Amino acid sequence: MSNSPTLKSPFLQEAQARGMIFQCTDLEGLDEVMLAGPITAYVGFDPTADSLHVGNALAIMTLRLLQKHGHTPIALLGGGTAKIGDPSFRDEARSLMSADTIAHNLAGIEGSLRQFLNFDDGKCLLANNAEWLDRLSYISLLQDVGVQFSISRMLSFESVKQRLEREQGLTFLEFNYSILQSYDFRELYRRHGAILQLGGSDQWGNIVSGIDLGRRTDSARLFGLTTPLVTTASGAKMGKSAGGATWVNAQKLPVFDYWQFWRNTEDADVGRFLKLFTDLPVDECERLGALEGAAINDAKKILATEATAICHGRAAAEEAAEAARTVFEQGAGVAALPEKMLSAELFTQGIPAFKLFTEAGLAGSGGEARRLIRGGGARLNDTVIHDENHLVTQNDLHDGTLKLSSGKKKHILVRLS
RNA sequence: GGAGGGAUGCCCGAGUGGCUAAAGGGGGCGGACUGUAAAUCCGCUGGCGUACGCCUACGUUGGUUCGAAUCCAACUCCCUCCA
Repeated sequence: MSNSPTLKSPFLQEAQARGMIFQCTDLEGLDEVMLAGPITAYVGFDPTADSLHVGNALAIMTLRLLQKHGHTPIALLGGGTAKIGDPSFRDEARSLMSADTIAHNLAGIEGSLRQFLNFDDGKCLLANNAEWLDRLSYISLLQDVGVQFSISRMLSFESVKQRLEREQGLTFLEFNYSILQSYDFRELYRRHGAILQLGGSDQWGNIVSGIDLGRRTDSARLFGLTTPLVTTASGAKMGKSAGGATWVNAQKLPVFDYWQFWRNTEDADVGRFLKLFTDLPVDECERLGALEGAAINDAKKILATEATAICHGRAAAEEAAEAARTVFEQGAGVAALPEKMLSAELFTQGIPAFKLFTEAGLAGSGGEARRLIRGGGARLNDTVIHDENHLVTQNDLHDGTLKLSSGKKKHILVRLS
């Protein structure tokens, strides 16, 4: 990253103060344009799953920040590009998704976006590139866009170079992804006057290609801004929560677990994450992040509640915070833990403990549940279970519920139906 | 189209006839220590079963053999070089 110039536009000032800016094609130029008036900017989301996850959170936060400063963000769904698959920095081609899967994922991701962004009154636009990409005809695309791309240039991009160097092969299909993303940028420029594309640092090559295309065919002055790849202080890619990806969809990951994900942030990341993933003022984030020792736990709770509120709403976030407080700070609390309904019939004869853990979703298989119990990590109503075949009956219910724990952090309340 | 190389468990990667559910590492999960952190240390890590056990697994399908991830054949896919 170049030495940061003094920025004047409020959006860029804040984005920079929050550590959201990794690279920009022309930071001073963009600053001038954004100072002159509201602009339209976009970020693309490929429907590779039916929900967004924390890995996408930073992109969403940039859209929110745009909205906050009066600019118009566009969330672009990659319904068309999903049929190709972005090869950037990937080792292998993704297997192609069926039309049904794509449609399903698009709906899920749209839902995810609505959790974070206000789409009322055109404050944020939603587009789907299938709308224009599906209609393209090959010859005219080649004539229109193909002539503007240089193969040697495309090959020189780090994102594809790596793939080729690893001798993984790159099909012509995937190779075209970049061209279609470029086409998107120009299309959004034409339709909505979008002049800025934001994205993760892995998108740099694709973004720059789009800017070139717009300049060559439309004499457009377009900009690109990338966000840093967020890793934890100990170097791991951020995003894993108990048992998998940290989904934004409450059906896929309970709010309690989403809150826990943030609560378990490493000390060294607290300040940085507060700035990136909450709306708290920058100096407040820095103050909280500077706390040391056990005191920083308070900052982590604030981070968790604030970040969760942005995703799931303030009330749900407070509820998760309260549930965590009773569970972790008062010991046995049976507060608003994630619940699981199980048939009462399972308990009439008594159900072996390992089976119950599997049914409740705390273990992926019987064997896994057995191992959990053998390892001493399984608890029933806060009592460690040692016998994997221990029969659990209705007598183990308290107030109609039964608390199961896997390790110290994963808890589930079982209710009978 | 031709020549050569490759395909092993979630991932990487050993293994070239029995001792292989398959070394080692990563990741994941549990435990200890802590502050619901990091680092470190320990254990576990195909499925099903109360269990002696059964089933599935080394690209696919056949074959050789008492016995194959390991040998043979065909096929599929990938990579490299040539056309």
